[in-house]
Amino acid sequence: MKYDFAAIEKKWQDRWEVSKPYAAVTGDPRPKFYGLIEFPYPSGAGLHVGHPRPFTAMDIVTRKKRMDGYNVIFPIGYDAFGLPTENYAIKNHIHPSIVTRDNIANFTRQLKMLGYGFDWDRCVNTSDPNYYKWTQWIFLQMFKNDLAYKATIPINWCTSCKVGLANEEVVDGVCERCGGEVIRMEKSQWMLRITKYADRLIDDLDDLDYIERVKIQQKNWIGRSYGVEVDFRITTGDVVTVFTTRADTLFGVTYMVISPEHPILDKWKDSIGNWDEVEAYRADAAKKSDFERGELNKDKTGVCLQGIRAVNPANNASVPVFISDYVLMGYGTGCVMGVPGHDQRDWEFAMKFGLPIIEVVKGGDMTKEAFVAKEDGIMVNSDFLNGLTVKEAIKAMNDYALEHGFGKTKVNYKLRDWVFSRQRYWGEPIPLVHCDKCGWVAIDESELPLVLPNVESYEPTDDGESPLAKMTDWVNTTCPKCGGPAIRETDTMPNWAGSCWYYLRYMDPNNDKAPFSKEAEDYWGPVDWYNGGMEHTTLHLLYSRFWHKFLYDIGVVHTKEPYQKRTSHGMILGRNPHYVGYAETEEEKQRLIEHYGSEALRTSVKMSKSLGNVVNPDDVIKEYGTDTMRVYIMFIGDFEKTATWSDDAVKGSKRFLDRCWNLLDLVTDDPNVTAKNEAIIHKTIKKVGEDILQLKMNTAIAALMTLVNEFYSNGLSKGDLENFLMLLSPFAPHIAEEMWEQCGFAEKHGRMAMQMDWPKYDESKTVDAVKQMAVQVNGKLRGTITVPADSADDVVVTAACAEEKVARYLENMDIVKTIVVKNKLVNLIIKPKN
RNA sequence: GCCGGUAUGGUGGAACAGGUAGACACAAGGGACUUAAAAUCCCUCGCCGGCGACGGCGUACCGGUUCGAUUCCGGUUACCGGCACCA
Repeated sequence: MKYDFAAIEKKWQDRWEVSKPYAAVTGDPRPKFYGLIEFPYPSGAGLHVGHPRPFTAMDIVTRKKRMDGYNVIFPIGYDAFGLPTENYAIKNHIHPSIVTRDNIANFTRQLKMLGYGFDWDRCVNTSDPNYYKWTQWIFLQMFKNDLAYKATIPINWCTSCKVGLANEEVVDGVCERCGGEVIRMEKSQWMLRITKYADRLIDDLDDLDYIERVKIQQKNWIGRSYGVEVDFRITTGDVVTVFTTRADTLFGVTYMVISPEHPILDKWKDSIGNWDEVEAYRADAAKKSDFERGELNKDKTGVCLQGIRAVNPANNASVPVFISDYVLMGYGTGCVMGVPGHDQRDWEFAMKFGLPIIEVVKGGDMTKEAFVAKEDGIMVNSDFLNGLTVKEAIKAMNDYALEHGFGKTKVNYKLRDWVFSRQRYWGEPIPLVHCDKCGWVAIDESELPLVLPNVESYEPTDDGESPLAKMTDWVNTTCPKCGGPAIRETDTMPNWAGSCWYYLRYMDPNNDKAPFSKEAEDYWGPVDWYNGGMEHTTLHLLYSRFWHKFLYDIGVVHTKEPYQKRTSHGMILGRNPHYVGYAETEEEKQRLIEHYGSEALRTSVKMSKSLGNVVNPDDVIKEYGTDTMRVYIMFIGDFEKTATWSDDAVKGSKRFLDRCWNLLDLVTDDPNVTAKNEAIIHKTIKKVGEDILQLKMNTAIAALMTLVNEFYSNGLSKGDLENFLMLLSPFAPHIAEEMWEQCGFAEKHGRMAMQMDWPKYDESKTVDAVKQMAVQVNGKLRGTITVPADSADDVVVTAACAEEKVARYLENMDIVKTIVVKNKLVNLIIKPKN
């Protein structure tokens, strides 16, 4: 009988739909395991082949965990608020909620077709009022705990989406979503004080099992640095504070620079001799975006403030004061001390403006570049610091500054507070009202959810107001505090809001009294293993850790961290149609290189509609079946690395499943494991089990292929096949259950293969009785010998010397040394006889 | 520039507490079965030399440690990812 994957897959999916073998039971006495994958954004394009990679991997892990006796929760949901849906809705004049509903239906169909062991009864949708009621509730708790505040700040404004963006959403100076131009714009925005958690977000990483690059990237993004704030007296009588991590270089200060945005400049207007020049520079700087400033960093610009001097508190030297846009208002104090001898930026600035350069750490050539000294550099020209190492000098100067009252230690972060408002329609309404008398007031919790009203038009407005602002009867309300007239906040939350806590909602998804019950959270929390994309490291992953920590602080969750373990998958790329290697002629090659540049040199690129290299999982499943899709996407390569989709290679996975299926014609009725296959079966049980938990699915599948190949050469019994099917089941559950049933194992055990205990292996049976050992002579392989396992060294050496191919090299030679590596190799070191 | 990562056959990739490099696949070639094709099954498949048994060379490049290095150490190059005037 032929392997009819379409019929088999439909049959089992229909059964599972009814019998729900993946239902997670809160409170079950078995140990729990919470496996999580990042829930998808239900785009109109449907599932992409990129999705099944992490989904299948975690599906396999959770299936293995079930077979290991765990009570598993493996949930799924939809992160359904967001701009693409809104843009699509605007273009096609369909309400975003309808678009979302349809897209979710399509995603659900596709995900079910892939046979994942999701507990569908726990499915969540962030745009459902029953869900975002609690997103709003958490926001209100933050507001009440002073973690949400409104501030007028220059924000990143995407001119195309007409929406403000968080720093994390601006990539290379353009909008992460649409690639549109991002400009700076002053706007009043809701902000969340993530910076208050900066230290904990770094320090608590130590106890987590995250892959190292995720930890490093988060630490770098938060960017903690320890330093000192040093007060400089100004001739105007003011004191200006600078931040430095290198207090040791204070004697090398030859000037000071203030950011052009610094408000103190206005105060000095009358004292500055060249105000016109200063004003012009400031106006110029204001026009540039942060990105443009960064791009132009080659050439330092600035203006010296005439009539103003600063006094270095370490040595009372008077130094000039400049403004320059290389100093950012958003970091530190907005002022820096210039130490051109030991900071490259300062050096370039000093060269440009002819400022003196003082060497305070020995060893560099200040005429060529700044000498950025290491911790063990030796101080010179620095009074009481002379002779100390940089490390010692930093400490000494810190103490000195503290003692003399001109400095105090300070920790700074690159992390900024999170811009939390969006001027768009399709997001959670912010549940606050503004009253002229009472200011910003939270709406009563009994009013939640504050439902997104229907509007005539959800088009973004050019003036930067949310479409909700036009809904006057919704906007105008009464103040919950004083009962007077008030207006609602019309900005909505960013699309990241709903995903900050969705893993908690899965624990108790239908609760209408609370975001989730205490019992459910106590039982299921924290997530044991969370897999997701690297691109979310400084976005979703950081944001949700922040929210979780807040929920911990207010006693809503019992763990400090949401996710115990974090892994990350590589992207699936497509064939690059413009690769030069595909060109037939020289001219064609030239054309490709001219046209596409370095892109033409890559064999694979991100899949995109315009390149026509997008692979739709639907098509693959239709042609080869779900199990083949699952096996291939796991076999494609190292899980953490990018991989290129290959239509040819898919066939190999299909061929493997065909070979599995055809074992049915080969299998004998013997219910026992055969002697011939015993060792390889035990080895494979061990290998596959270990590989799954390390996400080495490619080698696990290779081991299964090897086992099947062995079955073909050795023959196999029902006992052999029974073991094999349990191992195959996490990878290809449909074919495994069908074969399981056809062989009568379902009847025999009264259970499906996926419900069996993971087979046990006997370590003693995974080792072979005889070993093939390599024989080297002077480190070169000369032959192999077969000896009983664990043979004594002298036995091995005797056998090695007797081996014909080896013996040839030993004539007229003395063996001066032998090295034996048990069961692996023997190396004979020889030299000519005297 | 800074911080991570990667480099192995025609291709995807295995192996590394240092111990027979190329598992498992894909592609290619040859054969069997077939009227034929598909499917299936069997064989070959790193490079160079040799009819051959064999020999030499091979894990980006240069060097080191070692009986032995794809694996460890130092240096170089290329590519990928992140950050980037963060004081």
